[in-house]
Amino acid sequence: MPRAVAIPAAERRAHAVRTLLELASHTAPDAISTAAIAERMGVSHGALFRHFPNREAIWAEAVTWATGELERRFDACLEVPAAATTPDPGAAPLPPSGPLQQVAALMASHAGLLQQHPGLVRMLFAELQRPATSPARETGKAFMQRFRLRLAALIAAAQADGDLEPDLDPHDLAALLVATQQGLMLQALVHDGFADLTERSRRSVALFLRAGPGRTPGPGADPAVAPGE
Amino acid sequence: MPRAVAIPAAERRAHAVRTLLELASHTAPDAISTAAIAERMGVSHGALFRHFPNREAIWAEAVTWATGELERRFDACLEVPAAATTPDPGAAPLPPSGPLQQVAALMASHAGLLQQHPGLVRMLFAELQRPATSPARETGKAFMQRFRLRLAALIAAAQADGDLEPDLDPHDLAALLVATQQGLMLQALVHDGFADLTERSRRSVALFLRAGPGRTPGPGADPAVAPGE
DNA sequence: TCCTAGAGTGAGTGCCCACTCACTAGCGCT
DNA sequence: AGCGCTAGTGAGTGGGCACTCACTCTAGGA
Repeated sequence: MPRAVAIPAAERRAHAVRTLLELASHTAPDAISTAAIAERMGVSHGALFRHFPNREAIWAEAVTWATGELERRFDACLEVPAAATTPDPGAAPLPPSGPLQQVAALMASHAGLLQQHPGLVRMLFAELQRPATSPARETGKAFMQRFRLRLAALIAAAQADGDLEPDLDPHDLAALLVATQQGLMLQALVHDGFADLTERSRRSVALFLRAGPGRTPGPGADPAVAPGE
Repeated sequence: MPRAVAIPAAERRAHAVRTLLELASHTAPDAISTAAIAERMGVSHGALFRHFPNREAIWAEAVTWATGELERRFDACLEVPAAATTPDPGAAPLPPSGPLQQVAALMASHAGLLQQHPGLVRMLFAELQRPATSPARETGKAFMQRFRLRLAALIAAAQADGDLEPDLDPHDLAALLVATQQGLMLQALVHDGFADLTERSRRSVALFLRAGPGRTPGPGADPAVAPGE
């Protein structure tokens, strides 16, 4: 093998994470060997362990990158509520602004990144379902928790605005939104159908949020007047 | 090791499947070695391969058992729609009979078995997310397909009865029910919370099926008359 | 121009894995 | 009593795995 050109450590680490995600889009994460990562990077097996103390650390860094990226996109979604700059290309256009639209934007942003990186879905599933703990699993769990809290806060705000039935527990509904999103991710893995992940996600969100009295955020929204509950 | 008493092949195979499911409730399926199964069975490693051609076959048999058991319970749910013999102890009581109640019964039955066997959840997830094909994965996929079709048929029947909005695609809604169920299963794995799987499932089904005009199949069901749609 | 620190190499090392096979124990039939 | 068939044994075998280490190369600063 020709000797690989030397590259700063930080870049090599990022390269390893990218390579892992690529491999994970076609292979079960547990079946990805450190040797396979190194080979695809065009680097010797030993070189990998100059940058990571062990295999687990590579997995942890990948999950950390992913959750960071998701959080970044979420912030972009919420901080520019009505600006014309659409930060996420996969996100649905959101002409009006409001808690319910922000929920939809968060969900779309989440689905969008995972649709772009199917390997990420496989990795998150593999880590989250692990019985023993691991740095990657804890990072993923913590992200899910924050995601749920963000959604719950927006749902509560929507209820305060009268856009959603007030008798639903915001945390319950948020947990259900997250669970459905994850179920759709599994379906995408099972049927090799990542192409319509965001579309399916959008429709499930619309179905959930039509829970409001007369509010229908879906595309075929009929502006029916809410009868007194 | 004292020599294990000889047992008919069929029983040993069932024993191996049971043992695998037990181990899977505390370990990632990929990390369960054939030697570990044999040891827990109180049998030598080699004995296992007298009954199974390879490791994959044990996994396949486990999934086949599980999907068969689920199908059996589903049949029991539907064929005795109003009889007093409750076949599934985990299933919610279903006083009235109707397509929507049958959907709820199917979902409760599904959640019930998986709550009883957390190892099964881990195995199904591990198999379904596998990129390459395998007998176990195909069996699981085929079951999911049949599950969806059953739900879709019941949903269509409910629509025909006027119990559900007629403009929803039954297959879409069925897919969403299945996805949510799977999402809840993942949540249970992540939070070690299998105790309230059926309860969470029940509530999610109630939320979905409240989609009907005036019909509320949940526990706090008000017998409001459905207005003419 | 030389030196050095940081990055890359590749041949190990030990471990665990799935799977095999020649042999053995014991049950039930004749 | 003798015998054959089914099930169990345990010491292999080969291979892949994560991880190590003494070394080599080279870019960039003094």
